Amino acid sequence: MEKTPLVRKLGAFVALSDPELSVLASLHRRRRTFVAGRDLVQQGQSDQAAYILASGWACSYKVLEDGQRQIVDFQVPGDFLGLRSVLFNVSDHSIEPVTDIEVTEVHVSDLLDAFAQTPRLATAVLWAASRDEAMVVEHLVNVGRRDAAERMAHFLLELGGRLVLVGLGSRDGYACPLTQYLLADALGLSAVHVNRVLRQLREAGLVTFRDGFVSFDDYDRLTEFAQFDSSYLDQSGPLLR
Amino acid sequence: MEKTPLVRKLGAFVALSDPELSVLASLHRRRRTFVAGRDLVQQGQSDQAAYILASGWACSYKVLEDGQRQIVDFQVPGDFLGLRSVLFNVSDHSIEPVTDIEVTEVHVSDLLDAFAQTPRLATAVLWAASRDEAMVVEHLVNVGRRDAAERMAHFLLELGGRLVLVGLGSRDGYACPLTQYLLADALGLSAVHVNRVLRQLREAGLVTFRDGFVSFDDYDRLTEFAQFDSSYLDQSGPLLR
DNA sequence: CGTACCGTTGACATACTTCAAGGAGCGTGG
DNA sequence: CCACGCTCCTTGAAGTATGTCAACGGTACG
Repeated sequence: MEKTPLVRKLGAFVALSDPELSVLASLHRRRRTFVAGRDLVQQGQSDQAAYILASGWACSYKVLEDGQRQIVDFQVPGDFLGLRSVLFNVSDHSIEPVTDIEVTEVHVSDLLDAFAQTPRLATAVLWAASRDEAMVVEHLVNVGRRDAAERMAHFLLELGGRLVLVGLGSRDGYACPLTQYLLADALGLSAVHVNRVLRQLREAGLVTFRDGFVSFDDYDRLTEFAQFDSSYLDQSGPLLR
Repeated sequence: MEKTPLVRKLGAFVALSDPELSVLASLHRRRRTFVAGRDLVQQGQSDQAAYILASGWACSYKVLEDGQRQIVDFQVPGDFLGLRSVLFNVSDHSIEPVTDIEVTEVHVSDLLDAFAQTPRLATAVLWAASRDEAMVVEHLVNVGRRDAAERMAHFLLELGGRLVLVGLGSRDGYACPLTQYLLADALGLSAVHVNRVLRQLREAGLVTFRDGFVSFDDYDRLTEFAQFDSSYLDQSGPLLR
């Protein structure tokens, strides 16, 4: 059986048996595609489905009344989209595809049925959700306590780490479709300042972000500079056997 | 049967049957107390137990190498302490009692056993964890996109909302044991600026924080000013029957 | 009665924002 | 094929929110 992104993700937390794998497989309903820029889920909308991202990048964000927005996280292949929305019946955030994306749909009711049949799946999903929360926490630290340059460095390193896990990046760098405006909304900076900070990091010989590609010019010094500790990303084998 | 904080919390998400209630009751091991200021869980420590806060206030935080810290969230009675630490076997943050606290201990192994026996419990805990994540997300928005005064206002309102849910606050205000230094670490500000902002809010007739008590002087104007939307806190009855 | 912690305030420094302008790439329609 | 209108990137100058440093007062507690 081919390993879907979801199987790979959950398998990292819980060793899955054959029956569990087949329940998982039955979760995948339709494959769908969405075009870049058009919201997939809107804040306040009540929806029935969550998604697993198969290809492309998306971001989840919240908007304030005055039009500013804060991007909470970016999603890369293998990540959940809108899991929390679905658990709460109503979404507390919006999700926008950054590029054209492909997803597989998962219905809430199927998910809850699967939990009832195979409790270990519920545990696995709880784990996956906890890792997502750990990432949000790290973003909070980032935005609350690091200056713009450290923040940017940390962010680029984290993204790199996540992409390595799904085979889309290395210590040299990775393809990155984000604009400086998106970076600004994620890091709580202005787009202008993002530009300046990127230049600063480039001129310091740490990292270069140009033409849709992030190149780590000096990975170790960058890690040191950003005080980056990847332990919250590591999932060293199944925790539950 | 007396309603423990945990039962009340999870009962808000999932309608619990008698067998489920008794499994829950069996989770509570010992009642313990901790004194203010001495860490209960330390970053990097691997531990075996999570806790439910029965009385007092605590905070979870991360420290950077340079000594700065970011408080991720405060916990008030009824909240989990260290749930994520326990799921990951190793804690990615520290937890410090703000006041002397009373907790009940929950062992991981018991929790996982309970999940296996009663899948709905796992779902309930997943829900509770998701609400916690929603709160962290709201903090991220707060720190990333609101100025100091709005941030403070939003924070005091959220805390008020949470305390109302557990019967410790009202629209008039609430007892609050936090120092200005703690507020600073939570909001990503300096203690000096926290002081200035509190004065500003007080002189504007919005809210007064003095002598361990938060008084809402004009709840509606404050809500408007902070763009506070409490929907992410509301848990309007069990979602799963 | 000192000492430690917390709150308060002023003067000064600075990181980041805002405003403004222009340039490069690119798709679209004349 | 060129002109145009986008979007995104880049850079300068000026403004502002917030941080840092420093000092002092109150209160609790040993």
